[in-house]
Amino acid sequence: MIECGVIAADCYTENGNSMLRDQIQEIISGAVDAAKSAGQLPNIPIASPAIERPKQADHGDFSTNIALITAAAVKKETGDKVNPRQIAQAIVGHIPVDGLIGAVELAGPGFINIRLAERWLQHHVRAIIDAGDTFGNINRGDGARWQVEFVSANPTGPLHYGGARNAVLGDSLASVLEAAGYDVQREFYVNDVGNQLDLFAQTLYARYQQLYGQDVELPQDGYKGDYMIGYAQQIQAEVGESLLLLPRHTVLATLREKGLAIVLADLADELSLIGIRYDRWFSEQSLHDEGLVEQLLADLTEKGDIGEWDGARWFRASNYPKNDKDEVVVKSNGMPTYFASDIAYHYDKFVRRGFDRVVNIWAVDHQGHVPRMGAIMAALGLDPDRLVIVLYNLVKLLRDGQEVKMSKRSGDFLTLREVVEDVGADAVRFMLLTRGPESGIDFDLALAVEQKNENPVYYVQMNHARICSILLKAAEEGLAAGSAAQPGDDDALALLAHPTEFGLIRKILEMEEQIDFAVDKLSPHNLTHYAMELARSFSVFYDQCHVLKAEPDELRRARFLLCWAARTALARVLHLMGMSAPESM
RNA sequence: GCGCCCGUAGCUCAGUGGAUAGAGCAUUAGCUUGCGGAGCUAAGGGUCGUAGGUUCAAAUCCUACCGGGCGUACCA
Repeated sequence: MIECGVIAADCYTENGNSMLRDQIQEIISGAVDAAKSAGQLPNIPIASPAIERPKQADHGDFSTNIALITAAAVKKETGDKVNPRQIAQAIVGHIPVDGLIGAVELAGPGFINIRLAERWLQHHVRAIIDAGDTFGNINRGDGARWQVEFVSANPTGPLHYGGARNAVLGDSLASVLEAAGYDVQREFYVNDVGNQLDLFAQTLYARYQQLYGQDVELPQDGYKGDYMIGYAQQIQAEVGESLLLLPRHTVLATLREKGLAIVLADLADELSLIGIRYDRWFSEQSLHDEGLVEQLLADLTEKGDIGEWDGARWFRASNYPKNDKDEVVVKSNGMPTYFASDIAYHYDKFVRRGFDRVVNIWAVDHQGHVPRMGAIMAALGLDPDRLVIVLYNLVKLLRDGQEVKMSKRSGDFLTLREVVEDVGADAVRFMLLTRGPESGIDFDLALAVEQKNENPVYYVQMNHARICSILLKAAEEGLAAGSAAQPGDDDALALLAHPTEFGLIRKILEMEEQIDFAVDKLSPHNLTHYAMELARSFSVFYDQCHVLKAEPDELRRARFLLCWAARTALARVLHLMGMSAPESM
């Protein structure tokens, strides 16, 4: 569902530190080279090894299958059968145990397990605190300019709950990309062209007339939701009855414009309820107004990509890979299609604005449009890989176990605003973010309200608040200096020794890998699981290790710093997911 | 028909070709007179839809089938 070849070309941060996992990888590579030089390994090319996080704690912090891969490569190259454990032994002998690495073990069929040095873990608490709200950032993107276009719902009414999933996905993905070093722009494409908006204006007109007691019916297929009455009232408040006497076409033009402004304000307001704001709202109409659509159609016609038959103008998409049919760009009635705008829109994104990559978040019912987007890219002479479509599955609304079809036109739909009012913004975001995009969601509002206190987001936030409470109390009682480095801190941190203390530090250190993983998948849903694990790691530590009453003073200081680090990490992951990190609740 | 996606614990879902498949909720049994119990510990619960194949190694990759969702417009 995601066509994308994102490659971590460069994971180094400005100060020269790379991701922990990459540091391990470099050490392994170094050991392999050394083993080759010493004649202990045959000098054949070896695919880059996987550096993994073992599922079981007693397998260490990292493990690598390089010996298993190498054995297979040797067999393929020379026909000789080699014992992977022998190869592993040769490599292990060249892995330096100092600084970062505390222990190296050979295990199972030939895995090499690596344990981080306790001393390194203890002292890394300081680095976590100092990173603050940039903790976990990686430099994978190296400043590449990416755009995430999401929601882009028809501007004809409030956002329904399915659109909320799009919003949460897009916004959190954008945040994660920023954390991974990309320069990200959030964009909402406003479809202010076409007959949906005409119908919207006509409905608005009818509602407006009804406010003055006129017996007018809504247009057929018009927008039947009550919210249209509210919009009409806003118009009424602004212009009074002045529109009643004007000719119909004038009124419709006015209502189109004023109605659009009202809807966009409504959408922006609604999205702000879950903490989302856009860098740009891009008007489809503007592409027509400035003649870009027309110009590109002319260019593509000259190039032979557009032809005319059956009374319409067609884009020869079938000339491009993965496309088996052509697409209409200008209908036989002379009206350009949405697809024609898309050509201009993507030209604007890539050629004019120069985004290195654009990610569009689409509901899965638009999947049929994916191939032709590739054809647009190719026709414009652009690398299709620069456009990535993330498809997410639909949210099915249930009432009393029965499916309710959501439709703006029928007026029977649950809005984001309603859900946020009943369930809460953070809980809504968490719920929508927990699952992968390809997973379908059945949503029952009554059930969600009933279960809102069981939402794991409160567990995460409660642990954040709990830490804040400890830190506050420590300050009040004068038990610890602030988070700034103190002379004795190094010795103090070296006192951290309890398994739950190390467990917490280790869990916090996974942050950068979680961010990297979310970028790999172009989906941040792993962060919800990570946030729960992080909260649990703290909770377990809290249960086992007293902070304020810890003796001696140095240990209390060390645990105070560890709490600060945990708070830093919890706040960071909550913010990446677009949720609040409350100091009390 | 063809194309894409999904099928994992009672329910909702994670799971990067690796070692003993996990979490939340629910259930059961303990703990808690300690910095926030919205907590902690433990237990039960699985033919990873089915059948083949590739591999030293498959929930993961390939093929077929079964079941479900979506798509297949001069709509967006």
